[in-house]
Amino acid sequence: MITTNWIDRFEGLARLPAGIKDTLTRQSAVVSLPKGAEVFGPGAVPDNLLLLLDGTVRVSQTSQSGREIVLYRVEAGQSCVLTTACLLAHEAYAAEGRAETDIRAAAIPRATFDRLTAESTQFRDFVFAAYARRITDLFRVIDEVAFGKIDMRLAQRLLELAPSRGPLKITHQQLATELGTAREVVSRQLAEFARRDLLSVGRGSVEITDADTLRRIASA
Amino acid sequence: MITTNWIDRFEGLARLPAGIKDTLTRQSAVVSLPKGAEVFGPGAVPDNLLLLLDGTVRVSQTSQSGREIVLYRVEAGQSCVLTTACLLAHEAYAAEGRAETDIRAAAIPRATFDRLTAESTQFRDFVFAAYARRITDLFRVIDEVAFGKIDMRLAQRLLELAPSRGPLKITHQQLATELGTAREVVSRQLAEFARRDLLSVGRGSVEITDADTLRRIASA
DNA sequence: CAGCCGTCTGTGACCATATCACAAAGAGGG
DNA sequence: CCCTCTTTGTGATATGGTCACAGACGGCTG
Repeated sequence: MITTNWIDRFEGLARLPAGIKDTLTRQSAVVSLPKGAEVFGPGAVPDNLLLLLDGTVRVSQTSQSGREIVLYRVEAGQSCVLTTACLLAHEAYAAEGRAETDIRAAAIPRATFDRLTAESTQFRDFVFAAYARRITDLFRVIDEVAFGKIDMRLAQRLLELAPSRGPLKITHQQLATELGTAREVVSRQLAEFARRDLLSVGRGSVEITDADTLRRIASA
Repeated sequence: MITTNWIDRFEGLARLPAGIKDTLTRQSAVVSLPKGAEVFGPGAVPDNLLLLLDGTVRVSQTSQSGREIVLYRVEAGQSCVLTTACLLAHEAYAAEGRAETDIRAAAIPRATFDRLTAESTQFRDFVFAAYARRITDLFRVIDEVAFGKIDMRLAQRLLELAPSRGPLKITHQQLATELGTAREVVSRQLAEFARRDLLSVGRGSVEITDADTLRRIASA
């Protein structure tokens, strides 16, 4: 036990028996990818289960017509089960994962994954919990897209994405992709928010000035 | 080995070793529910994995505002993994499963499920494949809701739901729920289809008369 | 610095869908 | 046959998405 193991960063894994942790450590590799790299997708089918150590991965889907929507993000300390199982078991769907920052992840080969799910109840629980989380994420997306109002959704997303201080660096098009809507819709809604002094916009940046009101809109 | 076992109805399970099949048979119960019964949801959290032997279960989600959308159906020969994992692992989301016909299912208790995922690679694969299928279903729903045109979606759904001959018994409101849209939208679109002689409508029923054209619209 | 170019944003017109408020038309029970 | 409930039809209006551009900004290059 030399290193402060990365395993302990994962809530569901910290209490694994030492033997299992050992297997996990020895049979997995820590990989790095630069910001912007495709983690999985049409061009890169993963054959490892990825446990994200640092950074975030944005998972999105593109329609035939070329419009795109962000489905969810995988943050440090979470695993990328969905995508793995999904892409392994079925024909590749038009979902892709892209590194939103430089990332570091532990890659667990299929064989090891298999062995661990067989040997450890806790590892199994970890995996199933990860599935459950993603599935509820997808449920939420469906609810929002099908029934949510745009002003509410935009306000929500801005609050999520905004750094604790300073402006959020993002284009209207990128915000539109977040919500699966059109750029013009975002531009107009931002203009409306700006008119009400809830935020100020610049080229490629948005700065929230009245987070309270925005929060009220977001939860309406 | 007395009975022609229900296990063999499940593609992914037919080739399980005899011992595992045995466990599965002995430790599971075949349950029946009448048409319309709630299989899971706010009022009924399942603690079994259900393998559907006969009938279909419709899984839908209701928004705060009361609007509802059908997410997918579980058909005979499929399992209900999503819902189980989802509801066990997280706070109950507003998803519910309802028996669309009288149903019969094999109920596998959590403990048995756990033991089987530990002991059998094939059973694990079965479970993961079931997850993958549902997840791609959800991806599809998101794509359709976010980017699909209503005429296309309605045509698709009508073709899916229509019996091989005779009229489809369904109200406009039920069709609206299928698509997560409003009843008026369905009424108007059906009227338009009827005007083009693609189908004829009666109170509580729709009969397709030009499936070819409808198919063309559905895949546009 | 001027001019150029690619990206980003603004805008008006128009279409599709959702919402709201009712009216009217079956269907079934008393 | 009337009453009532469910289902369907319809017009007006609001919201969101599409299309076609125009203009504005930033960076680069001559």
